[in-house]
Amino acid sequence: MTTIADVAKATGVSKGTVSSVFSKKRPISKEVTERVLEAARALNYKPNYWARSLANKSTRILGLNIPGEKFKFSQFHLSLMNGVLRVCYDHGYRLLVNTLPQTFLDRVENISSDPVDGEIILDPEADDLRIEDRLNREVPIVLVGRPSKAYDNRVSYVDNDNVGMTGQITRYLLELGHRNFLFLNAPKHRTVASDRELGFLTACQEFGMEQTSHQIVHKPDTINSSLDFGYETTLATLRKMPEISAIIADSDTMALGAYKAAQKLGIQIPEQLSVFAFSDDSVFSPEFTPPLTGVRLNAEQLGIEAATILIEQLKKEAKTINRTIVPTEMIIRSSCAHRNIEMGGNHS
Amino acid sequence: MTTIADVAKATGVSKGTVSSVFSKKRPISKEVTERVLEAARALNYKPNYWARSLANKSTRILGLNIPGEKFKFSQFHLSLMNGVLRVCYDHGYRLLVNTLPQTFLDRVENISSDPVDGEIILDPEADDLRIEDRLNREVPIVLVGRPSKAYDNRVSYVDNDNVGMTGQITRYLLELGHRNFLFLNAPKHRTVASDRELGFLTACQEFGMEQTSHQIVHKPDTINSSLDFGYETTLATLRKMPEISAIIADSDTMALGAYKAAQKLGIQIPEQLSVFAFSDDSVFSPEFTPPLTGVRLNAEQLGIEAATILIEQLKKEAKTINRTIVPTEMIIRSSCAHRNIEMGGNHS
DNA sequence: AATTTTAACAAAACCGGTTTAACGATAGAA
DNA sequence: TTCTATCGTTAAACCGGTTTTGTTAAAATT
Repeated sequence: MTTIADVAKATGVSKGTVSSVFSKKRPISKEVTERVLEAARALNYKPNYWARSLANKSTRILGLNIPGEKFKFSQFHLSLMNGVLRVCYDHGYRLLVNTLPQTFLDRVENISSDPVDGEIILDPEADDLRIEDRLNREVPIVLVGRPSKAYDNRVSYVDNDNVGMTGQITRYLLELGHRNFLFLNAPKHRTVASDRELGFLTACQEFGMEQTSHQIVHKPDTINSSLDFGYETTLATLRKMPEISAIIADSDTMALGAYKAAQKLGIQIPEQLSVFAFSDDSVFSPEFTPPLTGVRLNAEQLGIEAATILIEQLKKEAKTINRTIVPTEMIIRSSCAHRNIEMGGNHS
Repeated sequence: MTTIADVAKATGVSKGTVSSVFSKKRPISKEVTERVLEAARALNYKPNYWARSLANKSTRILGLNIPGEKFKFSQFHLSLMNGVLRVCYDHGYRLLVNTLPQTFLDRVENISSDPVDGEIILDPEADDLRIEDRLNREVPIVLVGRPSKAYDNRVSYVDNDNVGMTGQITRYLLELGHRNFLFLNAPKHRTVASDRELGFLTACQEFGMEQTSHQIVHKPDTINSSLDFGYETTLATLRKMPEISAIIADSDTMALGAYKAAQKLGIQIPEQLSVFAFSDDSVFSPEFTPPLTGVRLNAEQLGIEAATILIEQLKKEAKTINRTIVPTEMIIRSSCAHRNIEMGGNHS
């Protein structure tokens, strides 16, 4: 491998001079610059990224940190990443995707600082160890999603208005006449789960005119497949509580599970059962009959905002705390309908 | 920031000893190991990734290289990346996504080696500069897609059988009675474009029984949006050649453009126009009425194979050339139908 | 003309790790 | 008892860049 020393020797100048030619941080005469670049080209020399990072204490790499075992990117994550990548592209940053399991990272021989200038942290949890760790090591971070109250004023984050949005869709379902809900929620420790739960419960309470009843089930960490979770839970719950006439699902994958369960039970959507999902456009759409009603989370915008804030934070020394809310829109297709009084809920 | 020297001083041992404790590359007594780890914990020390990479000449990072300006990941890329990430996860590699524009990379102050141990190169072109560059610098690479003949025996790659697959779907359409095609193909310089074109033409020729006619249009580099390209091209072509009864689209996005054009022209799919797409499950599915017939490329499997081959290549010194073909499956939904002899093609 | 400033570069120290060579202590072999 | 291995450790060299400091010649100032 060609090093800076080789180029220096070939050109008859010092290492420092070659360095300056490439980094452009110090003026070098036109004549020498030419000769150095010439020699570099001839030797096929390119500065070593890591040596440079070590000396510069900067990598110009952003990290995208996603927790969870055997993780798979969803459509939501894809859009989000597209947003992040666009900002990276504009600002000359590379993106490092880190999905390594904690069991791996905790082994002594793998312990190390992260090779990034800052990190975007996805799906924060109530007691998220990642946050404390980055705060300790003074690694700039931006969360996508709300942190726990303890960190509310210590880290920047980008989020949807989960409480308000869930309230809105709950009212929509209430106005359609639904009173008995199954809420397929995100894993319990995720902050998004409690926000949505809060929005849901508040709307139910405020609506007040009649008693509503509901079953909120959190996806357990032990289950990897949202589809299976949606299917199993819907199946079991509808059998136990046939009065349920509407399902709110955390993701389109879960909703798909609910669809399959309904089919298995011989229940018609939306005539007998309304299904709603927190989701961007679905990957599974060919499988959805009827088309799924849901809410657009604008994942790409979340990614754009997060990356922009992070890069902004890297530029200036002063660490300001930034909170950005990205708006959402309800997308009404045809999986939700008025509760059918006749047969309403009495599937069996 | 705490360095190895701080820990060494605190523990009263040498830097080398601390290094050995963390790298586990040399035996250190249990007693000293304990003391070092204790001090490291107290000082919140973690080995510096860059320094380590520099000394080790290895980063344990794989690169994912995607060309194109203002690039956006498609569903295909998402699935592929999920495959790659799974292998990374299993082998302790991080993934660096590089979509930086060449104009940025070419500026003197940004020239540098890539911070990866090896790279997965997407969407290779006939005369792909990336390949020569990596070969020169001896960076291990695996392509997803076929390289040009010149590199056929010099680089490993993973690909679908584009020629055979396109032949198959062309025969499918021919047997449905279609004779006049519009082929919305990938950009001309991409090798995948010529493979699919070859498969298409060969099938047409072999079928032989009647004359077929077709219009093959390559997506120009100047257009970013596949949707716009599909729309505009379909619109213009169908107006010019109303005898066309089937469209083969390079991606679901292009197919969506074709759908919109058909709608605009008042042409029914599939009664008057069949549409076929090289595509995984679509993101746009809610927009597809009727559901799109296409071919599953198994992008995730492509990713898994590519990453596996690359990591295998990193392990051993001997550089064997590996070629892997990932099978495809036709997914018949309802956007293709028998050519309607009555009105066949005569839209106007 | 003498002095200060500036430009352009060289030499050496440095970034934070790893690795090699050398060494003392202990253990086993001759 | 002496010789040789082995183990655990240290000191110094090294990875490939950047940066600080120092030097010299030319330009600018007084």
